[in-house]
Order: sequence, then C-alpha cells, then structure tokens
Amino acid sequence: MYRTHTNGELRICDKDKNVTLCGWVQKVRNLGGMTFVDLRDRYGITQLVFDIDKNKELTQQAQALGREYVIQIDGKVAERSNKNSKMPTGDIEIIVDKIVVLNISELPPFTIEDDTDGGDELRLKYRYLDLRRNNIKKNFELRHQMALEIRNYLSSQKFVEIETPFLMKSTPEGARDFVVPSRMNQGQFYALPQSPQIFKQLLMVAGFDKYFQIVRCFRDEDLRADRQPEFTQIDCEMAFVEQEDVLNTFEGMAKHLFKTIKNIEFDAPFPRIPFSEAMELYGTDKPDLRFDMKIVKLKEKISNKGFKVFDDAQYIGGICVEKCAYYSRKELDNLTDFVKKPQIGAQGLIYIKYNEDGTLKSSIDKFYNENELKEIAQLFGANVGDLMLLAAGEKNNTLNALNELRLEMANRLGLRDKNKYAPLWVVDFPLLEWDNETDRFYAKHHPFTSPKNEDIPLLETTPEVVKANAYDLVINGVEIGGGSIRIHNQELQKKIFNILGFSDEDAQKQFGFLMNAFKYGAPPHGGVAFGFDRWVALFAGTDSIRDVIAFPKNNTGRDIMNDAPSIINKTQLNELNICLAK
RNA sequence: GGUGCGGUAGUUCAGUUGGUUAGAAUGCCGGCCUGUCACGCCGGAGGUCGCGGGUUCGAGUCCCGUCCGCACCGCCA
Repeated sequence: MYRTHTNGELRICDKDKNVTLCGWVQKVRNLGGMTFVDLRDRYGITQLVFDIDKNKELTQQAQALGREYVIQIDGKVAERSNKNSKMPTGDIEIIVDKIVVLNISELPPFTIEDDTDGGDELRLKYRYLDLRRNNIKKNFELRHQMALEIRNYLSSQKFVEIETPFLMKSTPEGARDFVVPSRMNQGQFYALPQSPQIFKQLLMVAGFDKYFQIVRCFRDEDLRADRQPEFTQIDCEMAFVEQEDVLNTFEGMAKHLFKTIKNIEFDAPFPRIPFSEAMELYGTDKPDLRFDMKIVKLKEKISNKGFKVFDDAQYIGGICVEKCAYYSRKELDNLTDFVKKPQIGAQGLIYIKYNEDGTLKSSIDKFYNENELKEIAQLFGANVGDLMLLAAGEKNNTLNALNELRLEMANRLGLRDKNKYAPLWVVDFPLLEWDNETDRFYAKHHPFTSPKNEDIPLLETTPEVVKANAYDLVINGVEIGGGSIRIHNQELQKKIFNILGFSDEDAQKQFGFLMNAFKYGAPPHGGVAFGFDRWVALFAGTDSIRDVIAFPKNNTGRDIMNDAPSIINKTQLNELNICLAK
C-alpha cells in the first residue's frame, strides 16, 4: 500500500498514529539542524519534520530533496509546538522515520503555487504542472461538482442522457464546420457537430420527451477568452412543452446549481426582458444587471438647438454615472478615447456634470443653457454630483458604444462584484436577421426556431419584424445559454427554409432526414443549450474559459503542449486520397 | 482579414533623450543557521535584449519586415 492517508486529512485527533504518506515535495525549509518539508498532493499539504540530533542521516536525506520530487514517507503524527492556523493540517506534523524517493524531478519552469511566477504561455506548455496548482486544480473539482449536480437535477426531472454522434453531416448554416475526411468513402467528409441540434430533435420524434447531454461541440471559428474550438454544452430538449415550461424547468436547474454550488438562493423568478427592451435599455442582448445605469433615450427631446452632432443623429442616448461629476478633463478625455476606439466606434462623447453646488457644466454649453441642461438632467433622473455621458449617431452603433461605456464605468466604480450574480432571461428575439452582404435573411437563432404564433401571418409581408419563441439565459452579462421552441410542422418549416433562401431541393438535401422524420408524428418540442465552460468560469470567478478546460487551445487554435495541429504523412494522405494544394 | 498591447536572466518584469560593463525580484547553486511555514543571513552562477534588415560614430531603445503571445473587431445560426 502506497499510502494510509492523504496530505489534507490528518488532524490533532490523529496524534500518535503511524502513517504512510505520498506526494510531491512543495518546499524544503532547512534551518540547519531542524528541517521541514511540505508534502503536497491533491488534498492538501502536510508538514514533515526532521531533527538532526535524532536522525542525522535521514535529515540530510530530507535536505537533499528537490522541488517536485515524488516521495513516500513513514512517520508518526505529532502535535506541533508552533501551530499554523492558516492551514487545515496546521496543528500537526509528521515525525518521519523513513523516506523513499519514488521519483526525482527536474526543476519546474515555474513555481507550483497559487500565485505562480509563470506566464500564460509557459503554463499552457506545461499544463500538467499548472494543474498541480491549487487554484487551477480547484476549478476542475468545481467543474466536476457542477456536472454532477446538473445530472442530479435533470435526472430527478426524468431527463435521460443520450449520446449522439460526433461524426455527422456538414451543414451550411451557422459556424464553420470542423471536417473529417472519410477513408472508406473517398472524397467525402464528416463534420464534427457544432451542436447535436438535429439529433436531439430526432430524439423528440423518437419519443424521448426529456433528453439531455453534457457534450463536446466543435466550431471552426476564431478564438476568444470565452471561445474555444471545442467546448462543452449542456444540451437539452423536451417534448410537449411551451416556452414557459422550458424556462421554468431550466430556471429550476440554474437555481439548483446556485443553491448546491454557491449556496445562493433566489426567491424571486429571474427577470424576463424582451430583446427589444434589452437593446433599448442596455445596448446589448446580454445585459449585466448587477448594476442599474440604464441607457436613456434622448433624441426627440434634446435635438434642434443648433448642435449639428445631435441634430443630424439618428439616435441620441446616454447614461448617468452616479457621483462622478468630479471627473477631470483628463479622465473625460480618456473616456472619449475609449469610446472612439475602432472596436467601439463612437464618433465622440459628450458630458454633462451636475456639480455639487447645483450648477451644470457640459461640453455643449455653447448650445444649451443652464435651464436646458437641467431639463436633460431631469430626463436622466440625475442627482447633484452625477456625471451624464451622451453619445449620438447611427442607432445600433451608438447603443453598442453606450453598452461598452456602461460596462467600463461599472468596472471603474467596482460595480461588477464577482461574488454577486444577476441572472435573467432575454426573450422574444427576432426570428430573422437581414444580411446586407449576401442580400438574404439568416436565422437569428437557427432555422428550426418557431415564430410566435401571432406573428406567423407577418412572414408573408414583413418577415423582419417576426418574433421568435427564442430565449437566452444571461448571468452577469455573460450569455450562458439559449434555446427555442422548434418548428414541428412540415409546412411551416418549408416556409422558413424558403424565406432563408433554400430551394425545396436544397432543404431536402441538407435537412431531408429531419423533414422526413417530421412526417411521422413529431411532437411539439423545444429546448435549450448552455455553455458549460462559461458557466463554470462564471462560478470560478474567472473571465477565461481556458482556466476551466484541462487542456485548452491557445489564441490561434494550437495545443502548444503537444503542438497540434500537425502535418500528417504521405501515407495517411494517400489513404484518404487527399492532395495538398501546396 | 483587421486593430491594440507585448516579446530583455530559468521565471516575472524595469531599462530615462540612442551613449561606459544591460538591472531588480524570484528561482537555482554554495556557505551559515535547531521551530520554520513567503524561514532568515552571506556569497555565486545565470543574457543570441524573439528573428532579419536598415538609420547612426554608436541601437535593448529609432525605422521597415517577419515570427510568436494576449485582448478585441470581423466571424461565432
């Protein structure tokens, strides 16, 4: 037997027990005679003690241990004379009488500590060492617990977890597919699933009226801090449900996770905000509701005073930032630069300060007198000491800029507390989105999303205003998941495909198997899929999903530990009948 | 495809207006030290300043190109 206990479990009540422990050498503290060794494993750290007066040879052996050596020790649990209240095992130590070096280690390229000296790239290259660090390791214990609680909850609700294929058919809509060449069917390719969307709908036809799967999905698109080419979804679908049923079921799941993982209870239902309202009030379809600072629409109320920027603007809006009227010219210039960055793209920023003495000072004093400024301040509901920030221009761009500004100000004011959670449902998304480049409609969610019943007649006349039975779960400004009630009627599905520019033949070719299945009694159904990595990252308090994926890819989609992707040899290419262009 | 920031010791970083031998911390090595737990003290080793070119009497520093990393825009139904 390698060990009798782990390094995290021994306490004062274990005093005088003879134990055998294994682990990695975290630290050797050689005080001359007295020597301490911190022994680490996944469960914690236990201090080993060596006294040169009692056993010189053994103490010298301990002093020669290097960082990350793997050792096994025999010894007796003793009470410390100097206790360490900062660690769970801080009341005890092990008086060692035997050391076995199970394996030596080269010096690791960075320190194995919470506050490591290693940079991101180095940590990814030696991910197996990075994962030894407690604050990374604990993310994976959290991930495991969350997966477990999701399965517990959904099982309790009679959901069945069913696996669907990874090698499937490429479809043109949506993200770029990762593609796998077929050896037995030369010149043909599988695609890895962007999501099991079609399979889960087929499972509804098959009668599994509550399905879920915690499943890897693949999208060949550029990466971000919150986007990896392979990522994990909690994919769910239910039959005989309306939108209300789906929202309630999965709000239940979210609350279960909050309760069991974070010990947070939400008494009230999550707010439900229509897409159009989210855009008007927050400038985004994933608002962060941990703070207020809503966008105020001003256009009709304040233009026509001879200020060209306002008079020419399609839209004018602003936010009121509490207690920031003291902002200096420099800070305001800095904010102006922020919104003028090309990624944000505002033309400029106008400020109105509601000074502590009740006077108003603005960058548009030339066009607006004190009274008019006061009226604007009232539109904002501003108080003395507040700072109003206004932007004008094309509506969507300006709203987007105000969204970014709102988040930036909240960051500066510390309003985005990682320990606070503000979930909401965004509902009533538009069904379609017009794309000027390709001159056609695209499905905002996906082509199987059902329109609101009352909007179906509008499909013939003004498809762009048709609303969908589609919804997103947003927490703290992060899109955690989304879904819809699907179309189960062949005729309606055909109509949507036509609006999306598919001929009947195209639709038959791409989605024929789904359409065929729908001929055999498809029940009404709908579902949702959650980004599991994002949810874990949110609960772990990190912005990057890389911290909650054991072996993630870097910015360019490479695994810098094993250097994938790589070239394959000629034999492999020949078997696949693939010839590289260069 | 685009924008921004970065690349200097094993590691994390500093490096002024272009000017002598490129620094700090940490890690590492050696010595001392019997209750440490970020142990302490003394000493030491450690550099292709990402790569290529250019400007200059002189380049870590300025210019051009290129590679790599990170964040973002496009993209991600």
